Formats: sequence, C-alpha cells, structure tokens
Amino acid sequence: MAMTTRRYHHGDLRAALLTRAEQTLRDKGPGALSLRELARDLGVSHAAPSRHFKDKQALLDALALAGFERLGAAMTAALEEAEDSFADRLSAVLRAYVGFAIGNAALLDLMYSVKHDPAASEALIAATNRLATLAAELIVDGQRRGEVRDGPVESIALPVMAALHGFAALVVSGALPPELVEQGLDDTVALVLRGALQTNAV
Amino acid sequence: MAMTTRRYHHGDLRAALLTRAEQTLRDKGPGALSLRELARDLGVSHAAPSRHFKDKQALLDALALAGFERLGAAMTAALEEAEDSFADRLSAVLRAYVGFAIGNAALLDLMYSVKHDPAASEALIAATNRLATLAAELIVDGQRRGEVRDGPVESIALPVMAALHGFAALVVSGALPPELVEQGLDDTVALVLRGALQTNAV
DNA sequence: ACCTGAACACCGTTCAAGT
DNA sequence: ACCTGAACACCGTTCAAGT
Repeated sequence: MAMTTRRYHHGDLRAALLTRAEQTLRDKGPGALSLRELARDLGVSHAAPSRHFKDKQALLDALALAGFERLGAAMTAALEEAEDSFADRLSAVLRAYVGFAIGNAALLDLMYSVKHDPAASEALIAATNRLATLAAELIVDGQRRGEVRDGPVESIALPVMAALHGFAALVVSGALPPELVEQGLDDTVALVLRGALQTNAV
Repeated sequence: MAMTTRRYHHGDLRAALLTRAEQTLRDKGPGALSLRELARDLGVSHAAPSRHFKDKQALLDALALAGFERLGAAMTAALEEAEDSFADRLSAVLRAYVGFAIGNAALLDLMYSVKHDPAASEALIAATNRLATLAAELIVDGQRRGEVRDGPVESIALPVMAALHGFAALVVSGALPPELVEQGLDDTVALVLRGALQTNAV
C-alpha cells in the first residue's frame, strides 16, 4: 500500500487541486496561490493541472463558484433554523452571511472580484442570481406574513442584499474592527427592518 | 530638449509609477500590473522602482490610499452641491460612491481587498475612518434638522455605509446588471431613508 | 485519458557597482 | 541620492513525448 507514491495520481486531481487551493487561499492569502506549488504539494508534475483547468483563472473561477454554492447553502440552512418572523429570518441570513465572510475572507474577496473572464462570469452571475432569489424569497415571505410593506419584491430585496453584502465586506476588509461587529450586526438588522417593514409596524 | 531620453529620470519617478500603475489597473486589470513593465514603460531600469516602493505590495497600498482620498473628495464634493434635505444628501453621497465605483472598478476592488500588510493597513484603516466620519456627519446633520431619528450616530451611520458600499460593490462585481443600476440606486436610497428617518416621516 | 519533462518568456527582489 | 546590470529563484503556459 506504499505504492501510491507518485504514480499517475491517486484519485481526482481536479478535486484535490480545488481543496488544496482553497486551503492555501485561507492560510496564506491569494498572493501565495501558485499552480506550480499546488502541483508540487500534490506530488504531480507542474503541467498536470492544465489538464483540469485551462488556466490559473479557470481554477480561481471554479473556486469562486464553489464559494457561492457554500454561501447559498449556509444562508438556506440559517433560514431553516430561524423562527418565522421576518426580523428573525433577516437576522439569521445576515449572521450566516457575515459568518461565512469571516470564515472565508479571501474566498469572499475572490468571489466578488472583478477579474473573471466572460465565460466563467456567466456561471458566477448565475450563482449570485441564486443568492438574489434567496433574498427575494425572504422578502416575499415577509410580505405574505404582512410584516414587510408591499411593492415590487426587487425594490426591497436588492437594497437588503446590498446591506448584507456591504456589512460583510466592511467586516472582511478590516474597515470595521472585530469588537464592533456584534453591535453593527444588530444596528444593520434594525435599520433594514425599519426600512422594509410596514409603516408604523416598528 | 531631446536630452530627456533615458537620463536618470525626468522628474518624480514615484509619482510617475503611481499614475502609470493606475492607468494599467484601469485598462488591463490588476493581473496585468507588473513592476518590470511599469519600469519599461517609464524608460527606467527594472530595479529603479524599488527605490520608491520597497515592494510591489507597497505600490498597491499607495494606490489604494490615493483611491480613498479621491473617493472621499468625490463624496465631499457631492455633499457640497446637494440640497439641504437629508434625502437629497443621502442620494448625492450614494451616487458619488457608485459613480466612483463604476469609474474605478479595479481600484475600488484593490482598496477593499484583504491582502494589505499590517503597516500599510494602518493608513488604509485611517482612510476608511475618514469615510466613516463623513457618513457620521451626514447623519448628525440629518438629526439636527430633525429628519433622522435620534440615537447613537454610529448605530445609523454604519448601516448606511454598509448599504452604500454594498450597493457599489454589487454594481462593480457585475452582480447587478448595468440597466438596473438607476432603479436600484433609487430603491436603496428609499429603503435607507425609511430606515433612518423619524418614524412616520415618510 | 492522463501525465511528464523540457523549453519559453516572463516575473519580483536583491545587491554590487556606477554617476 | 538615484539608478543600472547581473543574478537568483521563482512563475504560467505550451507541447512533444511517454504510459
């Protein structure tokens, strides 16, 4: 069973590259991410990754895509555990978003970074649309319960997404010191609530 | 006067590096930014930049810092031209922020990116604090006019900043298609206004 | 199908030496 | 003080060739 050393490759090089890449992204930042080092770590030649990702950018795109899937899953899970009231559901989603952001700072950066090529951008935009749908469902549900004011869903869902993402981005970039995160979280939920609720419902 | 070709260097290499770097950042994206190419473009040896920036990262940090100063200036200018009402002032600031984001997408990305070294981070955090102060003044002014509800300034200013930044970030990343920007801008202002105004003032 | 090895054209950084 | 030139240790990408 010691025959696994440097055969062709054990199993799924593509998956191995992705998980390893995310690890170094988390541990050493995006600047330290090199295809050659990845290949070295996995005991494979430096040209091997190109079989699975035509480009370094292609690997980054795949990483970003996986990130969106996990973020969506985290938000969905948070909603499932939350109470029924709109306030609780909004708070749960924001907390899930911020939690993901703190635990995956470099990845979130990558997910929203500008330099994706058009082909992959399509898939990434689809991924963000899934998040937007999630937000829209949150709003529609609130409207159904009579808690959120009426009107086009998007006119409420988009600003809510902006606030969620903006708060998480400020936390991740270090613009908001960690000790102010909890308070800021509550204040952001409160402002969004006031903005979204039925008039006089506060 | 044709003696300027490849002497030591005409004037201020540091400034020349910064402006040129920002140009290529805008035109060809962050991936295309190379110290050696910068040096080549400016007719200087590839080792020359190291006299002015110890590091590639140091150049990026300086670029980010300059970006924050210009963003702050744009927001301040927008406030000076705006009407006195809180609604107008908020709208003006958001428009300035988004305008800067669209015109300087890669730079904004860099400004809020995670990989700054601690030394420069200090200066960058100071720069974001100046933006936070600007937002706080906007709120305080609104409270003075009796338009914004009372309470700790930060509890309103931070969520407002989050919404501003988040909306701009969504636009820049392409998550929000360009044709929806105008509508989204209005909706975001509207939600933040409802969240920040005196109850029943809508 | 999947990978290797060599080759090519780049990088960033450092450091003696020049003016 | 400011810059050059050479050197070092890396990159990403490509492509014939191997199994």
